[in-house]
Amino acid sequence: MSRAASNQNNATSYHHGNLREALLSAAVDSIREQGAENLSLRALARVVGVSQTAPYRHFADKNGLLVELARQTFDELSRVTSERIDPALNCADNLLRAGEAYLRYAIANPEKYRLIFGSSITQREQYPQLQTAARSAFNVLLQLMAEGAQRGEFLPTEPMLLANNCWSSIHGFALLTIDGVFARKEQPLGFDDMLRVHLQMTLRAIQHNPQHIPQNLPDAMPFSD
Amino acid sequence: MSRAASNQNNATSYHHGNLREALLSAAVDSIREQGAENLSLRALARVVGVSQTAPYRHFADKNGLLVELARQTFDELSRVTSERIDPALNCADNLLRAGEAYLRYAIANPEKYRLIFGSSITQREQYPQLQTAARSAFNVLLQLMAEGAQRGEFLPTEPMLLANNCWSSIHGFALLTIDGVFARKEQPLGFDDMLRVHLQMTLRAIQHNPQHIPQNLPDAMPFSD
DNA sequence: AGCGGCATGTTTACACCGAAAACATACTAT
DNA sequence: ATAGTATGTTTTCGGTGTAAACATGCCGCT
Repeated sequence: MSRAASNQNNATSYHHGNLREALLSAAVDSIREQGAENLSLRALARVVGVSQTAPYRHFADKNGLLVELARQTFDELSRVTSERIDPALNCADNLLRAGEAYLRYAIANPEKYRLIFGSSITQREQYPQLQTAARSAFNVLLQLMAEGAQRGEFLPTEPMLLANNCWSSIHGFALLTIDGVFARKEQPLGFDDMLRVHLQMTLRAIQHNPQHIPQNLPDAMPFSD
Repeated sequence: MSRAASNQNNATSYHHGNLREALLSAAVDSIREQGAENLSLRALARVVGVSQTAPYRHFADKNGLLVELARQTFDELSRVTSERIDPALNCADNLLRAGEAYLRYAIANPEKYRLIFGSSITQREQYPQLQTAARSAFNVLLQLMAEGAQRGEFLPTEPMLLANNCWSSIHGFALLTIDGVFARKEQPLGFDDMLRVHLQMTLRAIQHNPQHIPQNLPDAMPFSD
């Protein structure tokens, strides 16, 4: 390990040694507390104990730092979902498992999730590594759809169409949850059950023969007319 | 009509006469071009031809202006969806019709749609009129779910659970489309067909007996293994 | 060992922003 | 006519992104 890389911000040294990583770490904390919209490079520099323009030695601009965070987030999403896919199980179960992992990651890291989809990052198309990471995360789902269609578990059509539908449903649920739109006290189920019901409905949308209704499904309230 | 309200920004007059409306209109243009993140009250004031602090006579702060725009957007969403609901039709068809109207509005007004869900607006819970407008839009869907469940078209459960699922699916599709995540050239269908397929799958998720597969559904590609 | 280049950090500067405070204007009701 | 108030302006403050010029010290080459 080089001397520079191991330098833990020795206050007496001119060079920080870990500035890039320190900035990324401080940025995660910042967006977790105040959102990506309110990220300030100068504030980050202050936290890390460095001059206000030092970050520009490691990132072209503020957007560049956000892009790097987004790339990491896509990679983490790829990991948590693909980890839950077990070739020994059928595709329906794998979708439920990976979907739950995706949702739990998104809800546990709301600001990072919003970062990769919201409009905080401008000109995302100009960052090929970001595109690649996003593509990679989507491929986990696409692969599963292709296999499910081939095995007759899912509707016999283009895997892309199945994936679009599943992703939309899960992505929408993640964002509505993160945004606090599901008024918590009016929900007939606790959040864990609600999440599982949603995934089972999402599965029904693309199943070839959705013969049974979801588990955990409460009856309608008796006076709901 | 009052004299003041009809004053069309007479350049010689001290008072603008229509400043509030002029600012809202300029704001719509601005967020359509640069996104809500980059909205600048000072720039708005310049466009309208007024001093940089004049907007503060009509909005408590920048957030207040965004809240008003968001409220209008929720109202427009309520209108375009409820307009397409016809009591003479069954609930499944009404869901497809209202869903399509919702998606077309969102996609035609991407920045306004992002505004009402993204994190551009802070402390939304502190604006009761915004909450009311959002609630109102959601009720269009909730009402439809309740009727569909009662008539046996949809799964016999809490309308709230059905609504959560539908909304997630449609909301997610809207955002992924707006964000340009559906790589256009890799899609097996044109956008209109893709939209309709998605809505039919969304319907399947909550239908009691989804006996037939969606229309417009292309076969899987022959060599897709 | 010494030295030169280059990555890294600092200082300074500029233009922009949101917003508070004090002031100016002119419409409206009495 | 005039007082009160809604509306607009001027001034000012602290904050921001980022460009340019400068300082430091690590690393590889001789």
